Amino acid sequence: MAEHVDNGDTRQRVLEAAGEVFAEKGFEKATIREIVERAGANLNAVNYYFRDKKGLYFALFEEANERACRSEQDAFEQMRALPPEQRLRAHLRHMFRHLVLCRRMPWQARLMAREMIEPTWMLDVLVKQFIRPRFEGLACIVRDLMPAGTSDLTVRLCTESIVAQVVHMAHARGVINQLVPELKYDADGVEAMVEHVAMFSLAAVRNLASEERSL
Amino acid sequence: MAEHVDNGDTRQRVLEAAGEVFAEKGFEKATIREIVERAGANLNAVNYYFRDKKGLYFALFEEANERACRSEQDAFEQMRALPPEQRLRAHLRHMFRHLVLCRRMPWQARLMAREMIEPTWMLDVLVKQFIRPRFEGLACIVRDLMPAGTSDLTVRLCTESIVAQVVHMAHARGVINQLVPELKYDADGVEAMVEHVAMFSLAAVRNLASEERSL
DNA sequence: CCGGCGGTTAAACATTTGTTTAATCTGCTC
DNA sequence: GAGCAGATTAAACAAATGTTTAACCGCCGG
Repeated sequence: MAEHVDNGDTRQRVLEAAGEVFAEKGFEKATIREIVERAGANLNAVNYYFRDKKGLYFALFEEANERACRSEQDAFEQMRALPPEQRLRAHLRHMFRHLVLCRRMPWQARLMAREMIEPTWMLDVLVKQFIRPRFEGLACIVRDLMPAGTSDLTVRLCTESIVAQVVHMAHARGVINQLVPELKYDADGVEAMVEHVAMFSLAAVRNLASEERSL
Repeated sequence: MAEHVDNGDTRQRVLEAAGEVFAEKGFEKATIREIVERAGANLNAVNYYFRDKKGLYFALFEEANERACRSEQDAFEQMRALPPEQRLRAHLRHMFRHLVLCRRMPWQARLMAREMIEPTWMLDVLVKQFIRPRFEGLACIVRDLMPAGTSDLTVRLCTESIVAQVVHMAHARGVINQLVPELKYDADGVEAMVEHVAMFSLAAVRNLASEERSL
């Protein structure tokens, strides 16, 4: 009687609202009621379209994963021919832009951060589907940057060190703003982050062998 | 009538049980009922001694913060005389042990991680009281490791890169377990983390200048 | 002895929240 | 227009959980 919007896109609206709310509140604290309210839908919409709260969460990840994969497809194509140093920079730039700027889906990054702090049952599928492919891609670049005989474990550890810098700088914004106030979280700031992490990490992986020797 | 323990240490028992439960479940998912059950206390104990659940949480934080500060006092005293390389290692070891092992309070890391995503009024005091002092201490070591003329901004960025590795490895355990399964989260694993981060970061800060030149 | 007082217990309360059920509406087909 | 299927709404339900209230117990000073 009241409104009965019926634009036929209720499912999609719920999905988008869920993205925002889950990112802001986390899985536990996010409530179905707030999601459907933001979506302008009825309380039952979630259970109707996604069976239950978990189903909604899962559907959200699937959709985000699809979209991210498409957006990366061509970005990675262009990198393939570059020398590893440039490829590392391009990779870093892509990650930082996606995590720091990206007004399109600001909730994706936060969702991941959340899963790391408070892992839900989703973490396994998240790693398998989303994180590992990107990790392996970066690991290939790192391997190309290091001496021929470098062990696989060392390569993966170094890759993790690089990922760590990106993830931390992107999501510890509140702290870094106070500790390194010169670092702004805008387009120029992202470029500065890329430069720093690239230089720091290149210096590290290139000279790690000699560091080991001098032990 | 049933038991009426009345050992007079109910408050302390609740505090310790709360540490365990908060660490295992996180703030939201931890329930007062489970805490008091483990403590062998009554449901009302939390509200009686700490006003409410938040009060208990913050009391726990204050107590842990005090304890951590005391435990660092002498640890840092011993480092002062060491050469910067050894001091970095000692610092890293201290951080990793505190974040990864240390059954007492792994929940501190969680509180911080949460504050970074969802800053509340706690973040400012947390940075001022807890994070910044440690950051500055590490920055001093980094400065000693780098060439004389290195800019302050560069030193702080490098410090942040080191912090990033520690924080990330400590709190993305669920992901790293799958990406670098060789890295165990026990005493030996911590030693391996210290070694890797030390080598990676030493190679980085020592050779950053030459990396800049070769740009 | 006893009256209060801090600590403890037990029960009730209020609220939130995910889920289910049934009613209502819309658009389409026959 | 009748009817049906899917979509949407509204209301009820059940469980969990933080909080509050009141009763209970042991002790100690008067």
